[in-house]
Amino acid sequence: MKEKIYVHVADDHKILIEGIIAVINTDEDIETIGYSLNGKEVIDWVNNKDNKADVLILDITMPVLDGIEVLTYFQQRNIKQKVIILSSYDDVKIVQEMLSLGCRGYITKNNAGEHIIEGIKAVHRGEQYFSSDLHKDLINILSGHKVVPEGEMPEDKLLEELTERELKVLKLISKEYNTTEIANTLNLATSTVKTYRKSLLRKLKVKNVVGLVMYAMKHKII
Amino acid sequence: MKEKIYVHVADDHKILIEGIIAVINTDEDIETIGYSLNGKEVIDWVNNKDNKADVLILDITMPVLDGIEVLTYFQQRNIKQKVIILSSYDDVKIVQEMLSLGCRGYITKNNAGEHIIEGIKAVHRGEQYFSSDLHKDLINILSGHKVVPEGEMPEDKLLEELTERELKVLKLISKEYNTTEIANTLNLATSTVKTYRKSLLRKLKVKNVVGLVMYAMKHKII
DNA sequence: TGAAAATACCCCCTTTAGGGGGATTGTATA
DNA sequence: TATACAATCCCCCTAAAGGGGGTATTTTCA
Repeated sequence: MKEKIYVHVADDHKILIEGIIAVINTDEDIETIGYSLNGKEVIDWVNNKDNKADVLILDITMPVLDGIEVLTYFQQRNIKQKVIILSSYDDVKIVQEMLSLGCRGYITKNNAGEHIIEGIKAVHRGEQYFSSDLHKDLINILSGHKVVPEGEMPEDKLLEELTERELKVLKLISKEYNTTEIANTLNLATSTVKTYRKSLLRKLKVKNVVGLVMYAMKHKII
Repeated sequence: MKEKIYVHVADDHKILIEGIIAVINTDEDIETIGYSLNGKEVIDWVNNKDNKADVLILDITMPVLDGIEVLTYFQQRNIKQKVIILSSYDDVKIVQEMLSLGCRGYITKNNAGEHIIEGIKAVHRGEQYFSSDLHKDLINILSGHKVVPEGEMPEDKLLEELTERELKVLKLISKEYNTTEIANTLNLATSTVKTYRKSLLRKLKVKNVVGLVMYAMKHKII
């Protein structure tokens, strides 16, 4: 018995979600598992311990938090779920931006009906998937561009999520601040900053500050 | 009286160099200043103190050291001269690679006659310049991609060149090696490695190892 | 041939980073 | 209500980084 692919859908138009779910459920390998009406809900969803979605279908334009902000959050926190952007725009600039933010697929709403199932299966296999009316060469070059850090390593080591404070400290470390300077900037005791440094090293599984900076750059935290 | 633009040409076919020089010299704002027949000569040329070239016309396929290796060398050493690639290939993958290696222009040999003067002036002004028969959108996206680190900051601070040893140490630092590990790897005394670390900090004008790693990543040394 | 630069090593010293604990709040949430 | 976890702080200690000098040899190149 084959493992099902669990999919979560996020769009601010409920009718579109219903349509997507209807299409997805025609395939026996895929099962929808909840939906979100804005970016905030998506983030709450991924932070939910019982969340077992493999793939997220994400609209770009959503209230509260939009798709871009959600992708940024995912990237900074090293969220494992694969994201397919479902967009009304068929514009290279946008595809490019989404890719640089780490999405695995991009499907225009025009093409969603025919291609969404194919897309879900592809990204779940670890591939990238694109469906748009854009020039084929363009898509090839964009998708081959590997701006996505995970794209290079098939099995990225699973890292613990960073807290807000840890992220702030990491950002300041990347600005060549030392512990004392970080403490002054954040109005904390140096001992506190040292604690965060230690938990960063532990969570990101790196040896020293060099590994921290490389993580920060790869994940575009800086 | 306007400052002339000094141009150095590198190609393994002398006849092509002569052709280029003939074309360039028809323009009174541009003056050719020497030529090279392979990549090694180009590197010797840029390391020459009397070298006052502003722009380098560089062929991709050359003996001894090819254009890719020259660009890599330039990038690692933070060489200030702007490079225009003169290529027989009209292939997106190649344009892409050259761009990521920091070239400012790409002109195919087919188009050289009509566009080389325009191209030289453009890159000298700090712009990017492309002339190829490739799809226009493709070129736009590639040129707008800003893989070139210098592209972002108009006036990149001039840094001293790194020596071979310093580069090796920097690469190992970026692999999270500490001084002792680097010393063992390179069969050096730890005191020697410490000396290189200090000169790296001084030459790259950074505060600590974080700045070193960021430099290394931006310049694709790692 | 002679100066400059690269390579390799040394000293002393202070600051910073990191390893390994522990403790206290407050706030979710199961 | 008990548990978990984020956020804040503390201790002790060692290892590593960095700042400031210095010297000797070799290589490069004008």
